[in-house]
Amino acid sequence: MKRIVFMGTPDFAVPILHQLIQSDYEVVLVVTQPDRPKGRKRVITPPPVKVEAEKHNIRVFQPNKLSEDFQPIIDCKPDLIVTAAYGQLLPKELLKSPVYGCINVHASLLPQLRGGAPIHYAILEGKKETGITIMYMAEKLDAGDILTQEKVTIETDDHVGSLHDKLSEVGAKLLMSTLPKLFSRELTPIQQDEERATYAPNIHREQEKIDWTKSHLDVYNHIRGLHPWPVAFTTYKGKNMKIWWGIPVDKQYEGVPGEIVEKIDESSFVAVCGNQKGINITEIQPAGKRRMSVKDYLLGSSDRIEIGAVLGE
RNA sequence: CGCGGGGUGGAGCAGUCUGGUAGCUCGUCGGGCUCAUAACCCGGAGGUCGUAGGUUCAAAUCCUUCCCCCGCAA
Repeated sequence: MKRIVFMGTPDFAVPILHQLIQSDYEVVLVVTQPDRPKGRKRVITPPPVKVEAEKHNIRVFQPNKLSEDFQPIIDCKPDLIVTAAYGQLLPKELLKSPVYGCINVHASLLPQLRGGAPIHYAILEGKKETGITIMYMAEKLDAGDILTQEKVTIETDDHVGSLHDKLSEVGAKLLMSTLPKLFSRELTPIQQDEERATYAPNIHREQEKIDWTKSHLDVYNHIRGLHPWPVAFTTYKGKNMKIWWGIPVDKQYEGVPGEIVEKIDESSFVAVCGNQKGINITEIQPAGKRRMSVKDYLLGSSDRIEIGAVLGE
């Protein structure tokens, strides 16, 4: 039975680990990021992968700095290391230690969207499809030779949450079909075309703010590309307002970017984008309040949303 | 002790500064109107006003304790 060390951290990696555990391979060790303070209260929380591993009584290893603390992994004498959104680069000594090498399950069609937020960027950039790539790991981030890929269509109403779930599932399945071929040496690794490489670095706060001068489709991609985490935001009357959901409206409007031009059935409102078309906003979260539908928001008092006010100012 | 907003019938809010036993919009239940309706009309149910204590003749409202939710920061 092949001995596998699995390295991963967030929810994305959980179904992948789960499949491995159910398979005929032996998961001898799970490596994940250390428990970290989470949320406002800074409660120390174990990463999802750790929770899953402990459920199956698999040994967990959580080095602070993998680059200095990886001997326990080598001591496991793994035949293969599988990573999925682990969060740290693997040092060279580790990369070359398993007989069958180290492979990674990455949520994009490499060489496109290398980096930590490939799912977000696939939607932010308005792509029609993305996918899963399983590849050997190289010292450089997400740059190793490709073993297998599977495409996933991005529907027009997909958001990061829905796409994340699809990709996670596809990743788990693709890994299962890839492993036998890998171990039997049937696969021919294909080098990545560096010329075509694009990047998907982690999202920063300032990127989350909506730029109303962009087209309505870009703004829509922005909203769904950050939904349900970390969520797009703008400002309304000087206060932050998260925009949880909205859909593009293919109509011409008069107004400056961000201007609120109409309410629809007291349950949503339309803001103008840079191309004079609109976004119909249906779900928001005012600063200090919970997430709520615009319909509920307006029940408080119908002039809470004022026609002519401008978002983002 | 990081900064700030907030906890009022099922939902979203007003009322708090200037104490005097609770209001609005929606939902819900029943009835009416209608060919019909998510529309309209009439009526009803539903709240120890987050918790504990204090001041007062009287507290949602003033003072203090604690709990919880959220925005920012980290």
